Amino acid sequence: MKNRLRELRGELGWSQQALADHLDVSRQTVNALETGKYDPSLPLAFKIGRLFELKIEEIFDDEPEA
Amino acid sequence: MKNRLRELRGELGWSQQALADHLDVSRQTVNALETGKYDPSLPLAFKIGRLFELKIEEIFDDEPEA
DNA sequence: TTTATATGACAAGCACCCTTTACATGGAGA
DNA sequence: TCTCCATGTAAAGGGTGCTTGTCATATAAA
Repeated sequence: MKNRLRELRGELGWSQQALADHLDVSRQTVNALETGKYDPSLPLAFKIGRLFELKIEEIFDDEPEA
Repeated sequence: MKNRLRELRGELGWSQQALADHLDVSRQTVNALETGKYDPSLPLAFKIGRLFELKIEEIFDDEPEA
């Protein structure tokens, strides 16, 4: 599933470590999400949505493009 | 995490099996979600949202109640 | 050059998501 | 009663989410 994590993190000028701290996950988890290794759990997706003040659907794209 | 699956399924008058078929998961998975055994994966949460035409946040409640 | 920060990646381990198979119960209807 | 459907639950197994620890590389600064 595609996501806008890297883009959103960039807007804040945060490092992966800083984002990880705010989400209470490891830096490796943030890195894995950004590089598309796997999708977050639903609770983590909620945390991400709250942090960026966006709906989950505005951050993650479940539909394979076109 | 709380969810409105049983309520939404009830509105359609569907059995757990019927909902499971529409979501491409097993009946046991639907039952586990409704009885709060575990949360769905993010892709399954997206499927559920699309099926009911609701945002994920309108179906699942991440916040422990007040 | 040396040091520090940022990122990418890998492995091992644990817990969770979802499966299939199976069994038990309750209600509706023949 | 007998049968069927709906629901709840359990166990075993595979795949995934997340952890800690570690290593490698690149960039920037002193």
